Amino acid sequence: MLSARRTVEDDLNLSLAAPLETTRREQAKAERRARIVAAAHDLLREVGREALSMKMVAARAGVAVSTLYKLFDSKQAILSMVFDQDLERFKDRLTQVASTDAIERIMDAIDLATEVYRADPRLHRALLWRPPGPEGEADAGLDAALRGPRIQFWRGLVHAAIDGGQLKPSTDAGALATLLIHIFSGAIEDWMANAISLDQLRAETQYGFAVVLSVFASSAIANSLRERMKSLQQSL
Amino acid sequence: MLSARRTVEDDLNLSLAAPLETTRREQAKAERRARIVAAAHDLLREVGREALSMKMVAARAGVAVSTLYKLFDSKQAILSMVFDQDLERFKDRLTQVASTDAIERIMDAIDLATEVYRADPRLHRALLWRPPGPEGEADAGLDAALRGPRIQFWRGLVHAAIDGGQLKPSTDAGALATLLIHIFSGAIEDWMANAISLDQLRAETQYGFAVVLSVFASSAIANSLRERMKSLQQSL
DNA sequence: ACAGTTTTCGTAATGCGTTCCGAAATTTTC
DNA sequence: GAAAATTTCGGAACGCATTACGAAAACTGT
Repeated sequence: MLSARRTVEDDLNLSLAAPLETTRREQAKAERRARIVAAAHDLLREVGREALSMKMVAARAGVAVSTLYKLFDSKQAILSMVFDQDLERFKDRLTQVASTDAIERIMDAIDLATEVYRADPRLHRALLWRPPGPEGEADAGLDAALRGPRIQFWRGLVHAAIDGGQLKPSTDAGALATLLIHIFSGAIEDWMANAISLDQLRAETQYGFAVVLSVFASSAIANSLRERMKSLQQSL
Repeated sequence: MLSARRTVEDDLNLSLAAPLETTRREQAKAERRARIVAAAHDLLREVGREALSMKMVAARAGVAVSTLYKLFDSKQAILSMVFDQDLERFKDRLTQVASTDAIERIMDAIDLATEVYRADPRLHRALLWRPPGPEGEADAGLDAALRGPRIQFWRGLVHAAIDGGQLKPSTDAGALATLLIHIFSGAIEDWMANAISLDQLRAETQYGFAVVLSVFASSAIANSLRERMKSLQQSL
């Protein structure tokens, strides 16, 4: 009747597939959750976010609509799970494509991201779209789950470049990573609004990255970044 | 100082009703439109976007709900009008506060924007929120109305800095303005998600601007920008 | 003042996300 | 296997944005 409230734990268990409780009930629940997320993923690819209704997800996953709300807090919570999966796949792919040079790896990340978006525009348009944040003071755990891994990811790339000597040791990795993310997500915003194409998204982001990185780069690297900057300036 | 009584209706009439028909019918329509936009503006300040319903707007404006849809395409169209008004008021205020130095004026714009947000967080949270863009190829005229003036505005500031000699003549004003906008809107996104405070929003944006502008600045200016950059780095 | 046009009004209807509830099915416990 | 606890199911219900439609009101030209 009154089992402990633990929505946060549930979410954590799901994203990590943690083997906490292996009772039959919990296992079936996890399977349903996985089926729901998979259904949402497939349907997003097929029909996009606008056309995606909870009724459709329920039908595809083979559950009732009310079950969706028993297993997830909201439609957005399901989409966030799809996003998490997609991010993991992205990170895997990047490690396989990564250049040896740390700066090149940062640029590769841009290339890979735009490639991934191109392969499934409807899906990623849906996943990158930001739902309205809560108006109150409370910081949404939902959004934190998106922002956390992202800054972690870019900060890692920046740190690698510092350790590799391409960026000055005095570089503030956190501040730089945040700045890079802002540039990228600002450009993504324009793409999401159909203001620019994917090619423009890549060009504008690489341009911004080249500008910013050139400030923190060791002098030899800085020159090549200025070159890249000038050549990209044409594409804008 | 601002003129004594600059009401919402004045602004709307100023921007919309100039060259068109002055027949009684069109005039009444314009008045209703203005009343609707004013009602939406006030209600956004009072209750925020989440709690704002078309029924509320209609009641406050003294019209029927169906009339809202006769005079505007959608709820978002009304919000866009409120945004336009707000942007005009912002530009007016900026010209009154503006420093003589072009670079300082750019930084002043950040200060003023965050001040304006602070004065009415609910309103500007609602106005800065991006509705889901259309999935099709069509570029939304709605969003273009937002993006157009914005890039125009920043490009103007950048051009002034080039003409004033603070930025190198070789600077690509369009590319730089786009980059600055991306940095700003990327940071705004974080603020809207309650990830950072308004003070952080200002600090992060000024930091990003200082980094980027230092690349294009004449050497004397560049040094002071690096200084500002380093001091801002503490606040992050 | 009158006839014709245009606009508003009120209401019903659609589909959405979300919540609620009782009945049915399933799993756990003994 | 029976009883108890838990979960799903299916449908009703709420408020929302939006559309459709006929009736009423306001404005137009004459």
